[in-house]
Amino acid sequence: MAGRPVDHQRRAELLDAVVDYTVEHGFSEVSWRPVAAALGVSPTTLVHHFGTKEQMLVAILGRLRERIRAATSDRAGQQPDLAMAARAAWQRTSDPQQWPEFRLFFAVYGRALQAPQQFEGFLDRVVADWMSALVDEQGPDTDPATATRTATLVIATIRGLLLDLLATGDRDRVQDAAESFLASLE
Amino acid sequence: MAGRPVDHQRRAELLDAVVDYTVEHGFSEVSWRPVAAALGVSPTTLVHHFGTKEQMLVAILGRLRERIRAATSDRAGQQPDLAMAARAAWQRTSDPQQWPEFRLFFAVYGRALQAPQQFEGFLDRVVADWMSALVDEQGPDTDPATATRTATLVIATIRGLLLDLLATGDRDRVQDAAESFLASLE
DNA sequence: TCATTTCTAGTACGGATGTACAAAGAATAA
DNA sequence: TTATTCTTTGTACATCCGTACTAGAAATGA
Repeated sequence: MAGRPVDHQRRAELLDAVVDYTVEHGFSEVSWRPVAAALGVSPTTLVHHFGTKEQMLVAILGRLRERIRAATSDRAGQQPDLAMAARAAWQRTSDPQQWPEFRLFFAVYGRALQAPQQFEGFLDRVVADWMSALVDEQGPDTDPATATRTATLVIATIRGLLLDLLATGDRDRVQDAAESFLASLE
Repeated sequence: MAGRPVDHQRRAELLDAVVDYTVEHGFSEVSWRPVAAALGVSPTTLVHHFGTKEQMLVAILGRLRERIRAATSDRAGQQPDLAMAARAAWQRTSDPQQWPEFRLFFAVYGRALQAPQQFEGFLDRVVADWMSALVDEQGPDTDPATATRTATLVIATIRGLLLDLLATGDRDRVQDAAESFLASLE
């Protein structure tokens, strides 16, 4: 038994580059040849590492999820209370440097809504990921029903405001509304 | 000077059928041949009425906008106050019968965020359409800055909750959060 | 009637797409 | 070394795409 070992790191490098391309050019523009050309490799190389195109798209989603989580999760993993956590989350999501990634996020979100079977895991996690963290952040003293209600509202409001921000670019107006909402949590 | 007159009604019929197809099969699945086959016409017929594919997509967006507006706008065109207007808007948007249309709406929204030049008019209007109506609804007595802030928050929250609802289908949880938000407006 | 314009359909062409296949180079274990 | 497996590349094929072109049918005004 022998043979060249599988190069997992190579796949990770390629995937990161592919996600960069997708963030820049759009989710609907992903196809073997243009991506491969941008990366300086042959299309066959991508096929070898990712299998089918659909599997590659799923891999992109997974990596995107990690990136967004890394960019928006709490540094130490915990905040004193929900209001602070929500404020920290908004502060990070409203950073223009993250906008390209969020544009891709919403592009995938919209597409997943019209092709649920293709991106099943995405829709399952898109709310649940944040929900559990935000519920925990409210502590064991908070009524579970209230905690869930508040967490749902925080997720929805932040995402709705982000949608507005990405579409209009009107930072002043959206930030003003965000401040109003965050203040209501305290 | 003579000739067969242009049949605008025919174009409107086709457009409605095309929007039906798009709502059902997804925005990214729109191409001449499958759509034409589903409508029982030749692809050339669609090309004749809509010009290029991009022009057809723009036409779809316009018709979708009319549909959503017709389904969610106030019956008599006015409500006593913002809280009632927001409640009425949420009641109509959370109706499962409208979900397919909203799925398409968010699919286009996400795509427009990654191809702004292609759907320029969409992003310009996607917030402004509701904004003016919601500001007006607060009456002339309300401070303009406050009215804008509140309107921004109403739009963002309703859309964020709708995103959650479409992704998870968890009506109870989302409705509970919506009630909480709507109550805070009174 | 006849000329003119629209509507519909058929055909064809260049290009892009996903993917299968074969071949060559590189890295491991025996 | 040899055998084996992974990596990369080039080629090829069937399919789909948008769209241009042609031609006939239908509907109008002169």
